[in-house]
Amino acid sequence: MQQVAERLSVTPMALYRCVASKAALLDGLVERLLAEINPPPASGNWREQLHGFAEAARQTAHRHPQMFPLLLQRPAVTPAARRVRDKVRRLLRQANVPESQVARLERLLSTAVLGFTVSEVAGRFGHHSRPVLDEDFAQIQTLLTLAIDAERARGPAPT
Amino acid sequence: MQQVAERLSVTPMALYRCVASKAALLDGLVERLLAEINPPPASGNWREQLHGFAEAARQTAHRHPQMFPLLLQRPAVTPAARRVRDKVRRLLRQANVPESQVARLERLLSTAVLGFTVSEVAGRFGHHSRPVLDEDFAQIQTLLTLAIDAERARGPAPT
DNA sequence: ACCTGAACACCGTTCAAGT
DNA sequence: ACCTGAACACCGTTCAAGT
Repeated sequence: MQQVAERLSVTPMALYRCVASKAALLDGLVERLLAEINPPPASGNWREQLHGFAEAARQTAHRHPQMFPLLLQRPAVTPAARRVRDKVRRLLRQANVPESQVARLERLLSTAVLGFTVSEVAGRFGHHSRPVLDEDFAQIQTLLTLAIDAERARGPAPT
Repeated sequence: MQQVAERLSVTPMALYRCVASKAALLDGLVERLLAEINPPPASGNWREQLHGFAEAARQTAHRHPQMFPLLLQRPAVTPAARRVRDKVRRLLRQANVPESQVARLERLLSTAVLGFTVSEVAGRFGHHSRPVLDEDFAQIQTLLTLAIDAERARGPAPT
């Protein structure tokens, strides 16, 4: 609060005209964060687009290492959060994942990606070099591809 | 600090006799947390033991929802952290995972398990029922089993 | 040796008062 | 309408002083 106020050349108390509390301000920042994860629209097939999401999430984490861990703390109920989540779900349907598994699989993907990226910016991998982490992230994406293909196999016949 | 001091019927300043700073106190708590993750020793084959680790991690998270997210913030360099990590690595070697992939695979497993469990206790899944989360966690473990088997296939011939 | 009081530099927040 | 001063209830930390 104090630092935001100073950046605006205003006393901390003046902020309460614009925002209900510190928590509300953080909620707003999380919205901005989520909006940044949305990758360049509709380039390539669903595999490439999901890859784009994963990369966009990681880059956003690196741009905002202090804020990014907040994503683990709030359910995806705000507009921006729903947009990201629903876009991933649509891609999974496009991949012929059975409807009954779409929501669960989306949670699995986002959990793995967030788990890694938050670990990275929060400090758990502090002692690992960048190339090692790049390779780790690539391997996670390979594994997630495996998970998607496993659900596709049980899904409806591809058109 | 103030709350710890009150619990000890002492002023906050007295704590600095026993601990260098608040960060050092948190480091100590993280050690205790990690010690709690160690599952009942050596029951069953490596598959069952890895399953035991995952379950123990989740139960520890549920017992200490406020502290558990700290695990994402520190590298596994302390004694207790090394113990857990090395035990998982030993199990992977037992499963014939090639030595070159043991460390990376251990990171993948712990990242997935921590990513889910921290999401759970930090609030990201706040709106989901317990059975749904149980099923999610089971599916993550199934996926991780897939990842391990994929590495085993590329490893040395089983004895 | 162990603890405390006073002090410093921070927080988020409220509310009456100012312009 | 918009901002501020004063105030309240909190933080972590240091250090000289007490026992």
